[in-house]
Amino acid sequence: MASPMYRQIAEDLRAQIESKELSPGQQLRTELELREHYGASRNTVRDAIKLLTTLGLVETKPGQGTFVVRKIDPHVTMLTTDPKTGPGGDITQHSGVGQVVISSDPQVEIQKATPSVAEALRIAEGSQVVSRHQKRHIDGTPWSMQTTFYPMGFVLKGADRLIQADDIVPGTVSYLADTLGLRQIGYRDWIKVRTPDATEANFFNLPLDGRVSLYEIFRTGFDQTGTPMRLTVSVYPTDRNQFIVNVGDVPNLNITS
Amino acid sequence: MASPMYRQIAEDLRAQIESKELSPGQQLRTELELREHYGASRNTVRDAIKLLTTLGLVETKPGQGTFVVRKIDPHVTMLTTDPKTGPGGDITQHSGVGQVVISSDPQVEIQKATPSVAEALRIAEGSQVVSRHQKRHIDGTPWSMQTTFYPMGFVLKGADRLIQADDIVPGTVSYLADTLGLRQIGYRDWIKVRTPDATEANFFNLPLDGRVSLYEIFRTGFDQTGTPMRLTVSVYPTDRNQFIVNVGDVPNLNITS
DNA sequence: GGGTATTTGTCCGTATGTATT
DNA sequence: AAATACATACGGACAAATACC
Repeated sequence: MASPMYRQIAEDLRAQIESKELSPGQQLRTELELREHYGASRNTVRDAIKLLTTLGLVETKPGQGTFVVRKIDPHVTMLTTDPKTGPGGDITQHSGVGQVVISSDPQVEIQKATPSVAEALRIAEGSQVVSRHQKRHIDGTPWSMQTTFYPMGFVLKGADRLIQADDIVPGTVSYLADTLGLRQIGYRDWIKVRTPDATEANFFNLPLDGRVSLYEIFRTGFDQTGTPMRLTVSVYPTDRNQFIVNVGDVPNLNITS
Repeated sequence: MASPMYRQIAEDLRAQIESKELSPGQQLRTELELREHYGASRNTVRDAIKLLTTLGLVETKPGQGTFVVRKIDPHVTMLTTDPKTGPGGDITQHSGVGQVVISSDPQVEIQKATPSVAEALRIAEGSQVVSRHQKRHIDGTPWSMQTTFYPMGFVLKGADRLIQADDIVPGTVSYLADTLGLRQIGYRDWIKVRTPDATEANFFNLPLDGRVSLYEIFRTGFDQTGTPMRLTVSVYPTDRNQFIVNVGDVPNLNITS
């Protein structure tokens, strides 16, 4: 009837954390101390801590101890912008007060379209695409990775800056409009959540057991004929990112919390 | 140098799963068999399986065995609709082919505004609000929970159907327009991801160790004066839900995958 | 830099409980 | 009722990471 001991221990510690009896950043008692305190074996105490770890309440540091996690101040990204003038293609992060956003130079590759890229751009699977990949940091913390795919035909028709490893200012949307007459009149964002792979866990400094997941947002941009002209795939760790969607008339937001 | 044994075992099994050598739904060898196969102790094999479990690749069933998880066919919800005519207030699920959506009768309560509700509705903390709560199933599977908050003043001014535990057809948006002259001209969705609490894990049949997280979407609706008129908080398990945001002109979507 | 104490990580063996078939 | 398979719990040993002197 009674729940297992490791759960009871975890519940007891959880209550202490929720009630701020143990404050964020504070160190818990060591496994040996908890073992004596609860009259359990060290492995049972470790099971309790393991549970709290996957719940995202504590984190363990070898050689140091177990600590209550400090919640990361989340970064909020607006998904709805004017598709014709605003960023609208790549998803840009909007920095809050005193936040410093740093984007890496794009890493440009010519690739064959994977099935999902081909479907989004409505081109043949295996045909060539330009891939532009960027990483973004905020205040020194890795925040997002994004890759934008363009049909290779754009380059052949004259948009050769797409294959240069530099930022395109004032933006690829207006560059493609100027060069090829392609106007982006809208985009669709498809939002999913999944566990990170090893590369992503490494870049974002996430635990490799997948307990912190990622938003994966597929943004397909459409030109004036309704044809897909670009696909941007962005990933953001869910522990430090939130999103806003505005529909219709919405008053300005003053972020207080 | 070498990674720990339980990781190597997990990696070996993971590779078999990714390569479809072990297909979704298929049973893995038992812990005892794996123990002999890898020449490790049962506890070490269990550590490997535990890792795969938090990665969401396998699930264990006492008395039966360990199985490769079957990926759930995700349900896609459109977040951008016409705020004046469409649902726009409550978030409605759009059913795919042959999917049966069932919404429970709303559970109506009068509550005091929590700080976050008060802030969203721009009313005083602790003032009274009407809370309408609904649960939704698709094809018999629990899919989402949502609670909408209205200022209690709406009821006093005549919108007394808000406190009846029935569906308001054709929708609360048009009901409030007819009754109080409040027209919703826009809304803002704020999208977060967090771990479920015990109640939510129970309703959605999620493991209580928090490895499946929830979208939590705060939708604030605004009337013609730019004043918040409603707050809808919805939660959706991330393992079975995705979202779409359309901006500008976007061609119709035919869902193929 | 080295050495030592502390703390968590890995791995083992064993016993017993619980859920399912 | 019996067999099977995972879940819980204990105790012990050594490794690895970190901090401190």
